[in-house]
Amino acid sequence: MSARRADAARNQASIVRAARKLVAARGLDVGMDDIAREAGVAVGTLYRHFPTKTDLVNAIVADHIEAIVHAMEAAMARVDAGGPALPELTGLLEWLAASVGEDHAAKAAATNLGSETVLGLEARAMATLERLVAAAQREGSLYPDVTAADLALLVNTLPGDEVPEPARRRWIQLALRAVCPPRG
Amino acid sequence: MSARRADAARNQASIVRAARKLVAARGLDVGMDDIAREAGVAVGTLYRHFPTKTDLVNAIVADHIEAIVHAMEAAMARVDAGGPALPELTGLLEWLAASVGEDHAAKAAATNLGSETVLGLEARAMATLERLVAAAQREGSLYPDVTAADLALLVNTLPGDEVPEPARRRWIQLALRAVCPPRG
DNA sequence: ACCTGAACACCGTTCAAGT
DNA sequence: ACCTGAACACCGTTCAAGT
Repeated sequence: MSARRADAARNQASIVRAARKLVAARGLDVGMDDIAREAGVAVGTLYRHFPTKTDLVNAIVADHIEAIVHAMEAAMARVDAGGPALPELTGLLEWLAASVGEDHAAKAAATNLGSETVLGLEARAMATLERLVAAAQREGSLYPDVTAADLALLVNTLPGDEVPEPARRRWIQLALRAVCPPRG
Repeated sequence: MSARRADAARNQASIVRAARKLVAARGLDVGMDDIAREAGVAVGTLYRHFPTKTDLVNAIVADHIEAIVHAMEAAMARVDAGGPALPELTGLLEWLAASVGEDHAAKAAATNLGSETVLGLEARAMATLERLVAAAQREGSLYPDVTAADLALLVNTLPGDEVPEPARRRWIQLALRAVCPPRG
């Protein structure tokens, strides 16, 4: 298998790199021609690798979701090793907010977290989130009725760069107040 | 002044009505041709009344903001008459969530609440919100650090119909928990 | 097999011609 | 003054021709 031509592989990588860069900077409505030019290929080539713009965007968004999943699993590993869950949770939220603030694709990724798009990545994300929530609740650092779905919902509605940075910070603070009882 | 031809007035009204209907139902990316057809005019006529699609959408969004301002002022009037502020605030939030859930234009209106778009309507909105917040704080039904800007921020991030209705309800509940101390 | 780029379809916008 | 609808520009997508 994989009798794949070398130029094809190079082109695909180049396309993804170009798309990631332009989408992050200028948003999800960059022209396909622009992406092709930045990648140094013709539009037709772009469409050979990604049959539709949605496919290309999804590929990038999926990458971001994967990064999110990794961050969550790393956090969970530290908790499994005996660390406290609450700082992991707030750290995650803050990291997400920062990404979502400066990268349009990250925002799209966050918005898809709770929904049923993009393969089983979200399943993994939700599974880890559930374990994190359970751990945090054992510590008493989340209200007992707060669920993983609640956290996903909040991540979904994290404001992007349409809201100025200090307001984003404040939003997180409020979100935390909604899920964490005041320190005893 | 106002030597305005009767058909022009009729057409304008018809256009706005058509746009409101289609935008509410199908979102902000309805075609201008579709709106023109629904209004029973040619595209050129549409563009004579609204030089750009943004203008047309803004007109509708501004109407929604006006409705929001009226609801807020009515709530404030009841508080001025001696009523409690907290139920007015939560009622407002719930009403907004319902609108934003079924009307795409309402969602856009809510998203513009804190920002500096669309004339002085938002100034009025913020002024009233500030009075409401002050009243609620005198009752002790909001955390002392919660501001009108916070409430606007939350309204901005109210999830629209991309999130299913029960999740929207839950979101509001969490938002309220972020701003209201538990009942004494 | 894969790449190229001219061509098509769609939608926001314009403008010459009508009344 | 205002309306009409054919025409233009732009962008996502396709496809005949190349290698």
